[in-house]
Amino acid sequence: MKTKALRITNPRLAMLRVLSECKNPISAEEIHKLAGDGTLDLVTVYRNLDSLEEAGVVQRHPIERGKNLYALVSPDHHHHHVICRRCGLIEKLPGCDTIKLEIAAKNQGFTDLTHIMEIYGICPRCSSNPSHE
Amino acid sequence: MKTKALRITNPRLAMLRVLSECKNPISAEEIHKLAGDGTLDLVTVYRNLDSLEEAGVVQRHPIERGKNLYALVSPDHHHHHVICRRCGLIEKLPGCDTIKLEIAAKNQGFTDLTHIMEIYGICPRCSSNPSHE
DNA sequence: ATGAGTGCAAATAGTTTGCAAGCTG
DNA sequence: CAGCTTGCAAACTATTTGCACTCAT
Repeated sequence: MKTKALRITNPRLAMLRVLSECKNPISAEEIHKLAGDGTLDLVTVYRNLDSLEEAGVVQRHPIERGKNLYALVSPDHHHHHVICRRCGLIEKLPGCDTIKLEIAAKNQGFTDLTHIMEIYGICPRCSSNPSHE
Repeated sequence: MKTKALRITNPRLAMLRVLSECKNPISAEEIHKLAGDGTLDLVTVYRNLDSLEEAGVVQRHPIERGKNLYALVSPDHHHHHVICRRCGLIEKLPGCDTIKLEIAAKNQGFTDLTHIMEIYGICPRCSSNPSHE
């Protein structure tokens, strides 16, 4: 799992444990809270999220302005999510369609392609419940 | 252009002018700088980006951690971009493939769908130039 | 032993909120 | 005139940086 010259350390193991236990993307803050045996620093979480993202182990999901969630890259199949604009509910979507666009990007000479993508909407519960929080 | 009960004010006109002159997405800060005849406040830019995004006039493009760029929604065709991870170069990509995913989301009961998506890579110039800044 | 990784403290960057005053419809 | 908008000041949140120390290799 750590094939990219990344050292195996307690903070990293803790983070990966937390990430592997969450089926939905979570924030750095949450990782810190959950993995935190008290000694793990939030700064370390951020730094490791960087390295792990670069190593292709985690995937970043930008949500609302200035926030990001992280999740392990699904070993089997890459996917994305729908996020409810009102209540924040996150659901998985099957597969990913971006191949065409990546090919277009490759044709423009870009290499080493990755992408981020999120779909937003109003979830069933929220749309049936007119309370506009 | 402002069909959604949004008032026509100088700040908004200035912002729309700037946005319409930029073919690539730009940041709130840049809009502020460019539209700023000195009186326009950055806060107003943010507030109007919110209203305009909600009104469907502008589109938000989340890039690196915690940053967002904005662009007018192309009246003709919706599209996305490739962004060079190294130098930040942004290029347009033709069209958008997300329909399948949006259908999947709709099937899960979500309504009012929108999405964000960006592709990252290394641009031709950067990959031929090994200086790893 | 040596440098990647960590914790702590402090700094940034981007964005949001409260409130009184201004301007649009 | 009423209420959407704005400016200003200040608060926040998420993230980054510097530095000395530690631990994996």
